[in-house]
Amino acid sequence: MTRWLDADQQRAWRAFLAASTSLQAGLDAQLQADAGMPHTYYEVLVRLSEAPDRRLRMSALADAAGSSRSRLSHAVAQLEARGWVRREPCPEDRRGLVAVLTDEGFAALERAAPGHVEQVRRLLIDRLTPAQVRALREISEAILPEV
Amino acid sequence: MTRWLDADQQRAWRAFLAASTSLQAGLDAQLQADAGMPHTYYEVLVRLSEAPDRRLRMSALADAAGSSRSRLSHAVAQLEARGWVRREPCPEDRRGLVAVLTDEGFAALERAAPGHVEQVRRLLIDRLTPAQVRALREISEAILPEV
DNA sequence: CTTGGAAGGTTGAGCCCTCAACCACAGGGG
DNA sequence: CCCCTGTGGTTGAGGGCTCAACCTTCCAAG
Repeated sequence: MTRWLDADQQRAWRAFLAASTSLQAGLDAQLQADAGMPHTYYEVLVRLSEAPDRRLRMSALADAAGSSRSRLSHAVAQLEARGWVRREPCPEDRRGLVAVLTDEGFAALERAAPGHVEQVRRLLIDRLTPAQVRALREISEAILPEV
Repeated sequence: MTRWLDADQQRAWRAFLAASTSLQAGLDAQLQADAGMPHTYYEVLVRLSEAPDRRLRMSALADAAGSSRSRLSHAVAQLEARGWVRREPCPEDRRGLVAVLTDEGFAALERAAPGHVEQVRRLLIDRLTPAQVRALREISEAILPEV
């Protein structure tokens, strides 16, 4: 009844699982140690920094950062307490809120970025050939939810 | 100074990150909903079930399941409380402990497995061509820590 | 022997996340 | 105009993970 995985699929799946968890762990540890924040918070800051005026509706930010609304809510509360993000009411929808990256938040991101990129290279990019990097992108995009 | 990522690398990295977190989330949600355990616990049961006599030293189990010792310790405590795993002293090293999968634990694993495999197919394997599955394995093995 | 460091494993505090319940507002149909 | 359903966002409880401190046992060097 169940369509089990064959040997190749099994091996690919296990290797992918191991690689992705070890990578996530390595990134989280580095950011936590060097910048005092988890990788998910870093991602929030990055997406905000790339948005026009460094501001984004909470729900748009959640989508951009690949976060649930609830998770983002907790995260932004934390980041706001550090003075890295501010929440403002949204003019055109009174239910909404806009998250704004503060100058302190931008500075914190600038401080954290080099070490993070270095780690991404060490753990991922520098271990792959350019062709593998391309293949990884295609495969990853195929895996991504329906769009 | 910092070697930033170029556009291709950036895109590959972000796609990979998004794919692996969404996959992990999907697996965790399915197992939590259908089997009442997180994916990491499932992995512990799997590795135990594959070991000779369904028993493994704690540290060996931690390595096999890709878990820190501390994490495994907490996990096994939980699994023991459910009656799925038992801890026995290790004959040849009085510091050590051996984790043993109980019959109930094995049964729980058998119940959980089909839904889990189905999910792995839906979210990963069935979205890739056989060639991509092979490529994914090679890439993942290249990413894995030093060996 | 004895001693000192290393390895096996556990523990508890604190943090982050999930899940479900919840409040406030939006906006179209009776 | 008034529901009534859907959307935006928050909250708190509960659970899993990390980190550092800790205890026990091993083992090798003196």
